[in-house]
Amino acid sequence: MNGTNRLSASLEDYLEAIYHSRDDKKMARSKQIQKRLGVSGASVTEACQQLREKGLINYAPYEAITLTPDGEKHAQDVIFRHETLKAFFIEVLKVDPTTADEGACKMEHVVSLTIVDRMIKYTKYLRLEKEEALLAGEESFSSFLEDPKGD
Amino acid sequence: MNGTNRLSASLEDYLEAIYHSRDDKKMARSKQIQKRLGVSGASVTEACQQLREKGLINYAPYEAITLTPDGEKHAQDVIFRHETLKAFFIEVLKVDPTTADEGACKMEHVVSLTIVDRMIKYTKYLRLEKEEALLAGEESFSSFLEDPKGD
DNA sequence: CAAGGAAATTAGGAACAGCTAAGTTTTGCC
DNA sequence: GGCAAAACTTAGCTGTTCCTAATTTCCTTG
Repeated sequence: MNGTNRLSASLEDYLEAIYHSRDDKKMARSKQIQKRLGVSGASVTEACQQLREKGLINYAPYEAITLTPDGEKHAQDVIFRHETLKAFFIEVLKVDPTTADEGACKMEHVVSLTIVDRMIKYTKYLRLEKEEALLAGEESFSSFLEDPKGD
Repeated sequence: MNGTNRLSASLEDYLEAIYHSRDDKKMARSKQIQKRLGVSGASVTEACQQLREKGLINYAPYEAITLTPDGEKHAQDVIFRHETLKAFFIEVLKVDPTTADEGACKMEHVVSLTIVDRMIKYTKYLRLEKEEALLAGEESFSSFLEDPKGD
């Protein structure tokens, strides 16, 4: 029945939080999600009910939460977008890790596949160039921040 | 009273639509905004009431809509973010204009100042490098899409 | 094993953002 | 000038996402 539905930004955040809050038995507790997202317990309950309805988590009142195979897949997808954005911001745009992570958190919900794909390719490309530059003994590679025009 | 409030993504979209829908007398009509955003007339009315309360537009029932100085400033700010993102996606990531514009539409509401700033600097830097490469008669500059590693 | 506290849920409410349907105002044309 | 169509607003509803307060369940520990 489910699977055709696109998740809201909010539900993606919950799914991501569940993924990261799991213990060694792959189980997550409401309290952890609550703390991680900075929301009330009532909000966590509500979100879990929705995620369960969509078949993404196993959830029963007062019990631990686990991801279904579908849920795991979706969570990894969101996290992949997050990591791609973050790496791009840090490695290409030279943004500090905290700002990069905050930016990735917001953009991961709206960025398109095409753009994610290009960011991956670009990041890879830059890593390669950097490596080559190092081997060639070059200095101050990719110094776009210094802005030679002064503008 | 107002001015401290941050606008929602939705209200930013309306403000942007108003800006772009204005005629030669700097006036916009509800119908135009409705068409541009693909929403109902009722939604436009509601959004306009909110924007008026925030002091961003001049609005009275059945009359044309104009931007206040504050509204104009905010609209230009959103549009600036949009244009920066779009140019970056096209010029740096080599995304096609349509996808770039769609991506910018969504991200403009969540992108941080720092990231916008770095994108501007990076785009400028690339333009400069490209120019230099042209003068030097180089070919296939910035060919990251070809993926020499084949992945 | 019972009590107390922690964890979680339910109930009820607010803000936001959209819709349809019905009513009002404006306009444009005969 | 008047009337119909278009533009616009109002009223009322839906769905999301969050909250606080009150209650229920679970678990720990004496």
